[in-house]
Amino acid sequence: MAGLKQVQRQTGVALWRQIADRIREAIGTGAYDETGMVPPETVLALQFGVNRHTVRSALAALAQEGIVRAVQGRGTLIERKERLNFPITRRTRFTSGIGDQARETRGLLLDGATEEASAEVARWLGLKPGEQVVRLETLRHADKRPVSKATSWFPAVRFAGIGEAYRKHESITKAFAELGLSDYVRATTEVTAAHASTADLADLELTPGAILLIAKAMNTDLDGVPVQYSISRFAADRVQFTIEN
Amino acid sequence: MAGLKQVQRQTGVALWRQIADRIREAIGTGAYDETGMVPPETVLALQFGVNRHTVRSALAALAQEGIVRAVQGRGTLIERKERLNFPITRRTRFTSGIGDQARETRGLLLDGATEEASAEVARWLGLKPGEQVVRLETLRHADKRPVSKATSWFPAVRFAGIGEAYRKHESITKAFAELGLSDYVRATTEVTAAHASTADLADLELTPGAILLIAKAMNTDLDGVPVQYSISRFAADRVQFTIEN
DNA sequence: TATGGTTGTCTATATCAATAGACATTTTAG
DNA sequence: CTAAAATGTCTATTGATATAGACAACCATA
Repeated sequence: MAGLKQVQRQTGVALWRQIADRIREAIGTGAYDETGMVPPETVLALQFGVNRHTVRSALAALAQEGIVRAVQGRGTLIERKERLNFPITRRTRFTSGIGDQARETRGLLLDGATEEASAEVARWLGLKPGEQVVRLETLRHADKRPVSKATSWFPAVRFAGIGEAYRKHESITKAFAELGLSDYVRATTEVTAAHASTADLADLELTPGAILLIAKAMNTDLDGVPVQYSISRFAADRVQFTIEN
Repeated sequence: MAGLKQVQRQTGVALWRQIADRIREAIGTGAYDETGMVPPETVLALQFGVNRHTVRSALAALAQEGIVRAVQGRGTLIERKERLNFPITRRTRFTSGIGDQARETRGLLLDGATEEASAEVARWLGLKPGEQVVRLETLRHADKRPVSKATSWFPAVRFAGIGEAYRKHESITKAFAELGLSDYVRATTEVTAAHASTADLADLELTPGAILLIAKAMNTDLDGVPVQYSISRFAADRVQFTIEN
């Protein structure tokens, strides 16, 4: 067991953070479900081959995140354990995709503006660079926990009022409907992973070193005309994608 | 500019590593393509709000990875810049997916064994827990650079000799063909992201703190019978997934 | 060839990360 | 009540991380 979950030294990532990441992941995969507790500090120290104080630093970080709670004399209890599944299909929608796994979902509009399309955005939306697009920054919650942060672009000519509509309905699907688009489909999704930027860390309530799953997606209407290009960032320890073919 | 790429202190992730990660990503997205060089150390230090020596530590790490090369008096040149695209479709195959983006692809068999199916493996392959499965550990290269490491399970009754066949052909598709399975399709793919384990770091030639894109995939034959369950780990800074719907 | 811009090297100092050991405090089980 | 097991707290020491400043070495170019 000692060699299984080893950590590396002198790599710029503190041991306590590597250990915290591994324990968080183990909790997420249900490794400690039998007891509902993390193994004792001395056992973890032995497993990871580090000093008990180093393990304590890791557990303190997890306690700060609200994932575990230490009780003197008893042990360290697991408080929260969640990994949502986000299906990616031709009919991908955030609310219905996550909705059946959470009691409450919310969509917050952080920022909205009309601006000129960058080369990348123009290419995805089939516009000329410089044409007007509406950009929305949105933050989506499931059961009061932030799940993803997204930047979306829409052709301004067709969807001028989408910012206000999103603020009202807290849903892209409903905002589209209000603007006369009753249905749309997911055309392409590109998935990458990266470290979170400072702004995303704060909004998603993550700690530095945390990982994001990034989905660049393009939706079209039923005629195949692009209606939305978006870059969504998901907290990787709270979400997984499922692609059904 | 100073605020855009900020880094965070006292988080268990050394500043030099955060900066190295950001520069590596910026190189990958083509931010410095105009000059083919990274900005001067003093400029980077100003942008990130750190001392020049800290930037030097970051650049030294990237030089170690072979991504940049510093030339005294001139600047720091970008040596290598790659991000492969891996399409996920009903007909997903590694070699043909990556093949058109690399001159040479290779598949190395690291380990192979026949063993009893765990609960997870049995569930995916439609077997009873404890039934025999063949497990293969494979490492896949594109142009001499390791791209992904995969653990695959196959029903042992049907694919007893697949280890030897893979070693010969360096391709799952060809190994299947030799064992009488001429075609197969991708049924389900689950995508997550996580920090790499020590063993994966070494095999994929990554530095700790590096991120993996993880695809759990299940392939079936044309009758819908599961033939393969695999967990593939990709170096996130070298690969992106594309899902076409 | 002189100058400005760039990377390379050195010294010094303060803080964070990790180890080590000892002992206190609390809970659970016997 | 007692003992074992677990977390909490304290002191001390070492090495890694980060800052600061000064100057050397090298390159391109005017």
